[in-house]
Amino acid sequence: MKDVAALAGVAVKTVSRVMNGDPTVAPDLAARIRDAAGKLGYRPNLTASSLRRGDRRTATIGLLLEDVANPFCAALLRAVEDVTRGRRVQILIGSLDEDPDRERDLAITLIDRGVDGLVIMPAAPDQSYLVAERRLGTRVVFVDREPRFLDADAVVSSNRLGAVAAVNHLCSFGHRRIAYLGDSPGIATAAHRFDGYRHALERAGLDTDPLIVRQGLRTVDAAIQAVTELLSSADPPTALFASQNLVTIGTVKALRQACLQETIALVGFDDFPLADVLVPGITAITQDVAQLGHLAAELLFARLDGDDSPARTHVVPTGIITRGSGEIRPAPTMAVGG
Amino acid sequence: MKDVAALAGVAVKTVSRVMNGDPTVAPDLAARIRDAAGKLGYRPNLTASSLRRGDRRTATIGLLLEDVANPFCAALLRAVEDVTRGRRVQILIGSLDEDPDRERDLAITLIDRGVDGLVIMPAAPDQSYLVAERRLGTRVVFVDREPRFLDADAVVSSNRLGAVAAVNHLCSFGHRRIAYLGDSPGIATAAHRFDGYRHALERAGLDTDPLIVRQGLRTVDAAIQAVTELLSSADPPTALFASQNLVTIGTVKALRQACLQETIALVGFDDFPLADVLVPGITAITQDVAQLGHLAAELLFARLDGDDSPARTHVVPTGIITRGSGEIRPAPTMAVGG
DNA sequence: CCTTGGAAGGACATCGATGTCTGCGGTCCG
DNA sequence: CGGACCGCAGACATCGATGTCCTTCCAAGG
Repeated sequence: MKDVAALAGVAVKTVSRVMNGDPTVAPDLAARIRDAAGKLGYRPNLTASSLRRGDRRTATIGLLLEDVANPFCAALLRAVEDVTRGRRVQILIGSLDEDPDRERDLAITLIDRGVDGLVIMPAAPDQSYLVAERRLGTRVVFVDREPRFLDADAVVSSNRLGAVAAVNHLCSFGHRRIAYLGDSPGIATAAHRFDGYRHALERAGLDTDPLIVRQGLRTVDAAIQAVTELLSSADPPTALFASQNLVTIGTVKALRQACLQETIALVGFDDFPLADVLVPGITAITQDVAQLGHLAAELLFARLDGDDSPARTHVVPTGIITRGSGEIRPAPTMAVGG
Repeated sequence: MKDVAALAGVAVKTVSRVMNGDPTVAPDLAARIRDAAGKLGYRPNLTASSLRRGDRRTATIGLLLEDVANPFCAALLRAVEDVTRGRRVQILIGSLDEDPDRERDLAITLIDRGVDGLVIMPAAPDQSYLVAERRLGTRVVFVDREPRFLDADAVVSSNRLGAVAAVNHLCSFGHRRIAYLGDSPGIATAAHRFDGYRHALERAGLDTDPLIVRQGLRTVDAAIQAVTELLSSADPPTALFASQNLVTIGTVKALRQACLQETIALVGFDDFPLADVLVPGITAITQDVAQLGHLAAELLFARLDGDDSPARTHVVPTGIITRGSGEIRPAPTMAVGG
């Protein structure tokens, strides 16, 4: 900038004025300065600028997801990006891999780097570490899962109702022995879905049988193994409720290995690509991922723009797409008539 | 920092020394300062720090991909992240959507924000706009596609050889009429794959029939339509080579709609989740995405660490997984015996 | 002709942290 | 016993840009 000023024969301040579109600079002078800047390939240093400006805005937000390679997270990232793009805001991204320490580390690191705000899919059981940060001005919005021990905005799917819908759907096709396959109940989302499962069973006058409940499934392979075990147990279920996309995929694979994909009903929570091309198609409880990401980002920007109304949790409704796997009726021979 | 210094009764410079682990500070003084910092909740301002430090290192890199929601890109992002994590470097992410202007805009924006380097899956037909930037110190590595009009490192799959392998595979099962379905030849990757397709046909003594070549397919729906048209044409192909994952998925859907999935052979370039669960399983030319991302990131860091050897293009070999769809033989009735 | 006012541009301090240089007190050696 | 040297800490300048305040200059009015 100094060089530009020298070449144009003016003071640095004047160059600064031109760069910021200050109208008090005479047009011809401004042109001369712009010319000099072009000749020297001058480019303003945003770091220095944001340091001097009081506002501390860096036009950057942080986005912490469970694993960016997971299709659900990738879609979420994309939805957030679509919002930030319009505001010329950039995204710093990080995967947490369900590691609480990593959540904390990354959140603090990003805040230290001066992000204006954070969108977090939390992995830790406790977000109180953010209390101090928020007081210092960083805005935080949670997505997919609500925060704990922190009063902040969140955008989540109607996990409980979605699970209830899944179970009701299976019940309506005559199932009375429905297994639950899901992630660790330590994850809020999984807990809500399990809660919905139990609640729906109860409303249908059925008991929750711990023998056909498998939690803590985190990978496709873990799901395959759990389902395989269930299928070969003494009193196997006639229907399966898989409460997460990777678990659903593992379940599909296990059913095929056992050639039971036309015999045992399956409803998965969260849709995935090609679910419609499989035979039978996979009936799924769908989340509006784009809406989740969109809302989370908009909410964050609203906060950054000064909205200081009380924190809220926004619930995005789930839907259901029937494709065949969820409409299989229990085999007559299975009906022992308990 | 000033406040910390005041509370500890020392000069700011001494606080700075302690924060940077300078061993020349007496241990008890250091402890007192750390204590004061803790009490005040002091957190160093990395922005100011990187401004003052000569090196201009922000420990941030930019990653520009076609679309972060695409599984290929998401996997690439994850692979890059796995490398940066070990170095405590953060990633600024952006989707280009095959828009040349957007590539340029985002690249410049990120450089202005002071990223140390960029990993780019280029969308533009010309990267010469980066010449000046590189002279100013920004390191750039390209992934998946080579840059044009810029001498820089790149990491790509063996696209041409992969396509050759796909066609050879189909030929070895007796196919002589193999359709090509792919993205716009303006995209380097697509061009190489098409080139491999033509080359392999030629080696097999076959002509490239423009009637069964469909390029410019960018979405699943476009692929579905193209395949549907091909299948109902006067002289339909007996085998299909889909040169990109979204195109492959569209092709699978179109074949199923026509109930020809057991009749027409299909080999897809780039594997995708559930390709093994479909019936028949989809035979795929596989890319080592993790390796692509890993190498690109390592290469970038090598450059940042001072490696100034001549720019190279690293080629990551492709593989093939046979699952059924690529091993279907042409229907005897189709063999007109040309 | 002097005053006044507003427009235009410059000098200086400042954001937060760190490189450089200096100064102080003490130790070690000849 | 004096000087060289070292460990330690502070004053000051600096990174690049901008907020604040001030000066200059010119035109219009009295």
